[in-house]
Amino acid sequence: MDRNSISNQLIKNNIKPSYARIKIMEYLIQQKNHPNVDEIYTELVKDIPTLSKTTVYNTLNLFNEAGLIKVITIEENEARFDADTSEHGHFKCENCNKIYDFFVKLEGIEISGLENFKIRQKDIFFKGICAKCINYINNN
Amino acid sequence: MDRNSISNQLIKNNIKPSYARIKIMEYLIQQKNHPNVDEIYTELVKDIPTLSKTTVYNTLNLFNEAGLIKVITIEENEARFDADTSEHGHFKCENCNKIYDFFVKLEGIEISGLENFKIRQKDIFFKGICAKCINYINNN
DNA sequence: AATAAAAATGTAATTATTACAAATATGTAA
DNA sequence: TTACATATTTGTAATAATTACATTTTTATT
Repeated sequence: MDRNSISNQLIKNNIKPSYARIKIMEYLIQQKNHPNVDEIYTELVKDIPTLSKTTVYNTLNLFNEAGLIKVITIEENEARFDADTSEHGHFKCENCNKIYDFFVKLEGIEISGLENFKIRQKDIFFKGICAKCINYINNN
Repeated sequence: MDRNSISNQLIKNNIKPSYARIKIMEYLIQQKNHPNVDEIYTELVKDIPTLSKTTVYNTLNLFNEAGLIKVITIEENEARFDADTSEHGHFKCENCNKIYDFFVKLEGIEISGLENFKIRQKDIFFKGICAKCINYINNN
């Protein structure tokens, strides 16, 4: 997704495509690394020296309210962000702290207790040890 | 679960069953209301006037590390706690902010991308509007 | 160029959580 | 019981993520 289509996507959602907004969305789309606010800020301030953290917060909140991104609350102390709003789960490795995406098919899943509830968002968070870390631990 | 069996459960997990610890666990088991730290503290300080919030934090961390409770990170700003460690999902109503338990059968769910990963914990968080609030909104 | 509206900025405030040292309580051996 | 070591609790201060808000800057339009 290039800057032009990002710009169009923002306009479609009634968000004016300012430079900072485009860069933040571009970063989320390109990196796919589920960054926290600090990582986004630290990376982008290299390109936009006047960027402030408040702008990052404002922008992410704006994107979230528009449904353009998802807030990942898999960590207990900070929010992470994901521009991929399609259905997928997140796995946090408790050894290396990396967050992985995984495919999960929720359609047809057996659920009860939410009859007549309106479900707007589904978050699937798994935690454990990733394959890389298991491998490393086993060989050391 | 009475205080004696709570006490035994703690001992089994190498946690000395102090008065505060038993009361905190008892509260979690009885209330089942997914309280945050402040709610636990505010309720229990009535019975234990010397209770400090730090003790509540210490105790909950201890319980969590022992696997006796689950930390619910469905909210973006605070942790909630659940003594029910059996497999179930949590639904947060964005209107009344209540957190509901629901039954979910994860066994046999279609997943890929976590081959050779060790999964230790599975959290299912849904958000939306609960039936009560939908009903209320429709009639007003 | 003037103006109005929107966006970005910087600082201060808020709030959940943790760190840590001091005080208190508990259990055990003499 | 008393002395002592250990564990628990407490209170305060520090940390860190997030938000509030007023000011400044940018943008778009006339």
